[in-house]
Amino acid sequence: MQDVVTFTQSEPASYMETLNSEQRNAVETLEGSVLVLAGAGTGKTRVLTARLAHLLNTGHAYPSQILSVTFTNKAAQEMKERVSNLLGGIPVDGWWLGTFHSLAARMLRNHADLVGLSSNFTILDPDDQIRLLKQLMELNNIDHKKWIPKVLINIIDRWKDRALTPDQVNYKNVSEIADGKLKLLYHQYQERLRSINACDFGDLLLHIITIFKNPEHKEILEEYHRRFKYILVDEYQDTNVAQYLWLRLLAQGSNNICCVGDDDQSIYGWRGAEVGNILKFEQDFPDAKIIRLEQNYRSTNIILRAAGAIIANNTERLGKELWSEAGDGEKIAVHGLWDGEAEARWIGEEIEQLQRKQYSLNEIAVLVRAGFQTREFEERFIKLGLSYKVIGGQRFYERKEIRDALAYLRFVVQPADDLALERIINLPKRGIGSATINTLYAYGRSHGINLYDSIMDLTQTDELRAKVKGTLMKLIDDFARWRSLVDTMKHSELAAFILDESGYMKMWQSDKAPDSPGRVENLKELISGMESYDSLAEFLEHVALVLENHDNSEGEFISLMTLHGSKGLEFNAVFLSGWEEGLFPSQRTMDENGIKGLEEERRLAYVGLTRARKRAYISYVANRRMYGSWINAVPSRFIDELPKECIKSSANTGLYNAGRSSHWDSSGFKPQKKPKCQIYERKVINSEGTIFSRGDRIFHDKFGYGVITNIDGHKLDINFEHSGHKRVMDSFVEKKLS
DNA sequence: AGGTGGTTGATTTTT
DNA sequence: TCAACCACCT
Repeated sequence: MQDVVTFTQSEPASYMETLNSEQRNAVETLEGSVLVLAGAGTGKTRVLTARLAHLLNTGHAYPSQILSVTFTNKAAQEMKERVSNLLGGIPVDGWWLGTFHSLAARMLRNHADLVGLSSNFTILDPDDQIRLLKQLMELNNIDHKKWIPKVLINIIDRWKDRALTPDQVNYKNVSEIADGKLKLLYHQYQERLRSINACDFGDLLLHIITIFKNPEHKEILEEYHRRFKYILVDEYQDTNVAQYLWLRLLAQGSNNICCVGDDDQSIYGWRGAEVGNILKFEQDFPDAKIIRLEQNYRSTNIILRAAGAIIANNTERLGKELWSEAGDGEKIAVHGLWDGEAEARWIGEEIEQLQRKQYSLNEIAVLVRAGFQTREFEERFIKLGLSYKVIGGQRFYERKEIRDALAYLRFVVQPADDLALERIINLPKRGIGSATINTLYAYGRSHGINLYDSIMDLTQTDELRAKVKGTLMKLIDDFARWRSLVDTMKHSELAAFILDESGYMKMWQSDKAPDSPGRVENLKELISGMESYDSLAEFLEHVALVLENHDNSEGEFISLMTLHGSKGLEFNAVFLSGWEEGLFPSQRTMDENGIKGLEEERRLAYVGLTRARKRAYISYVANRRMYGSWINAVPSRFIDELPKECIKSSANTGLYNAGRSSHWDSSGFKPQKKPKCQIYERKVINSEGTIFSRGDRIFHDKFGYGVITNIDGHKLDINFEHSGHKRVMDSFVEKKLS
């Protein structure tokens, strides 16, 4: 291993110079357990990279003796580059730097046999997980209508997040689910995974923890103890219990562990993250030191004070207060509007204003709570000719065509991968339907063999129709041929060859759906992306863990994304839309997780606000269209939590009581009494034989929106917003809201 | 085996 | 509202 590093220590290291005293403290406290509580914008990445550089530079450790864990591949990549730069570009090979999952996978491949796998195991994607569980549910006669596989696999995932094997699951808590068979399903699911030599994401940690904890193999953990002198963890607030256990087991060696995170930015509880990990760091790790980074280098003090005031309402937090030298800056604009369309219009106008003030679109973000909210903004921005990009959304490797192509490659590499074969056995259409597949599976089960072997057997008999038999034999032949090329042919060429010969590429090329050309492009991108890997197997490992949307971020555009997606980013101007009770904070989260859920929503508000450097805008609407019906919305409680002196609020008059005196107080945004959220009932026929009443808001194809001022049978007098007063027949208008 | 209509039910997302 | 999914039909 080429990790001998020699550095001169004559001059003060350059990476130290720009650090403030807390940051410096965080970088220099190398021994023992350290929690660096790094608030938003306090230079966390700078500290992390400086600390790594410092460890190496001062000769405390070789790169191979440091375990650095991040949450995303992007973060890992960034860290690699930045540390490398700080140290003048030394090679990063041999570093244990990566995500929890990639590092766990790396460890597990070395000891896979101890948990009944071979080292070339496949890493399953969530789609495979669901299909596998569904198969098992069918075998167990569990109604997949009543018990949705996706929901059940989610429960199993959460168990894995807590490092619970099937035997450790508390049966009492799940006895009603899936006819009381969920624990059995989990057992069978793990067995099936083993038989197809596969892991899901949770298994990567679960299995390696199982190995570490097994006293019979204690030499394995000891070996890692000897190896790792320092452990460094990023985004500690997002770790789940399994990740925490894994870290603690590894940290028992040197006791030198440094976790960096911000309890106020823990927003992934719903996928297993445990804020408790960071909250009880001091109890979990002996003699832990906590270092707070509170000087913020990003935002104005108005923004920090507002965010601080919101988050102060949480009880579950370690507590810290951010400040900056940037001055007070502008107040936060809080604006109430009639509906989502008006909201998009307002934000569009404000963005145009910013443009006039020389803001680049790249410095502007619109943040939403849920994906469906982006649509109205997209429509508006298109109309205004503002270029924008929806960040996030579907990931590259989640796309159907990519998963299909990967299934081909997976099955080439690993014939035991039933799920991969099943996925593409009839893609393109080969005339192999569910009946044939069921026959094959039934045979496989009764003989305890996998799909591939079942095909090999059954094509030797007359169990299957001659035509089907021929098709299967040809397919198996093809795969055998492709498999024989793995070692001789360049893997990207092989992939292209397979997609071509199988007819898969052609299937999309001749498909006339509007998105097909895009899919062909994606496939080509996949193939060209393969070239940066050394082998097919290595590529597949990375693909399962890494592959992301290639973002071609050329040109200027507004970033449109969810609050979750905005974490870690910053913009000069940030628009926070849809701050309404029920949407944000999300009703569902509050229903399902009570106060804990509400606090997580509040952290989300904190994350959103602290993305802004100079300007923040918050908007809410009185009427939100959701799932086809209208909701009478009420401003979010988070708006009430903003300090008055930090905001400039305004609202279009009459939001909550069209035409009449408003219930709004002098500050202009807060209704004194909050009506409960309710779904608007649409068809109530009144005594006059029309479904409309006076004061109803309606929409007319030609005249647009208006309010009914009088009714005469089926004739309506309407005051249109843009077209003035008109009399129209009720059959031509659409009721919008009460 | 493959196409079609009717029902359902719907956050947030990384690995 | 709308898309995805499944049962049913051809």
